[in-house]
Amino acid sequence: MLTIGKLGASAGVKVPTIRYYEQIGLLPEAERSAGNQRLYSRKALDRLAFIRHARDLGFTLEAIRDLLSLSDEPDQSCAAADAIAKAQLAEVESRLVRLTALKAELERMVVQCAGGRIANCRVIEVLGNHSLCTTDHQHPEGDTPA
Amino acid sequence: MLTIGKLGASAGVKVPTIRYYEQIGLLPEAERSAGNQRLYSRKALDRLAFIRHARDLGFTLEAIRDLLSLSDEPDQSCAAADAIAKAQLAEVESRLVRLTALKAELERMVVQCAGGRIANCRVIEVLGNHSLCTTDHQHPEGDTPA
DNA sequence: ATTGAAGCTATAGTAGCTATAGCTATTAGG
DNA sequence: CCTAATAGCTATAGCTACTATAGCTTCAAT
Repeated sequence: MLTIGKLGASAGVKVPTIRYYEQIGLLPEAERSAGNQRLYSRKALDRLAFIRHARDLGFTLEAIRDLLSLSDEPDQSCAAADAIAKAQLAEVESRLVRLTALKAELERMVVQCAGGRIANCRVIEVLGNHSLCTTDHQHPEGDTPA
Repeated sequence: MLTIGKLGASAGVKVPTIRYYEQIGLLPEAERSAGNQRLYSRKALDRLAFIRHARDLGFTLEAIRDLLSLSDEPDQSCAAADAIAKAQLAEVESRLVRLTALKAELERMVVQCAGGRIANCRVIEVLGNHSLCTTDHQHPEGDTPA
């Protein structure tokens, strides 16, 4: 059995984050020692590593919740899991497109800055006037960064 | 003079967002009509458009605060503005790198899913076992998504 | 026995908004 | 002129996914 600190170190997750996952029901309530400290099994480590890995791939906690309950039913079709992964892929792809446009625009801004006074600064000027942009950039709002 | 609704429509910013920007001091306190409603000048529209554009390019509100105060001093050197833009570009570039790795990994997962039972689902399997990954993906944490 | 690290709970804070409740002001139509 | 719809107002709470803090207890080592 692992203490919460060891568990966190093993899975690469901070201790408060583990408690947070328990609080929101992503991890089951841990067993407790005589002194009321959480104790974790190897199975708990697997589950946490799963969560960590999915987070690294940018899945939301909601998606992870679904993936976890799917993984608890090995006989079910994996179509649902596949759909979640595909949605995440689509999300990442669309973010890549927009980020690429952003990068191009920022590069243009930075390159054009001649290093003079603010009054002539291309950075400030472009920010104040979208029509100076070449691309139709727009940031992806309201979703996870990954 | 524009009402807050017209201003928002002109700049592509929602009304509560404008009030929020005022609240955090990004926009100055608006003049008020006899009936206590906010009234905005053309100058306010320019400022809001600037903010909107910078947000679209992924700048944080903190960075925008700095850019705005720089733009208020036309005689200053634009080195600081340039530095902020360069930092944002670097941020976007590093996010692009990580997102690209994520995309590759997600594609691998999705392609390998044969559409059978969860027990054999590649998606679930890969999530549970990072060593099945080829890339060293890791999501960019704690920053704006754009 | 004592000290330091690690654990506990509960609460608040982070970014950048968005939503809600409950009110008042303005405007268009009849 | 009156009314009803729309737009505005304030204040507060909620969102994601944590992170930080305060003030306490337990544990491991010396």
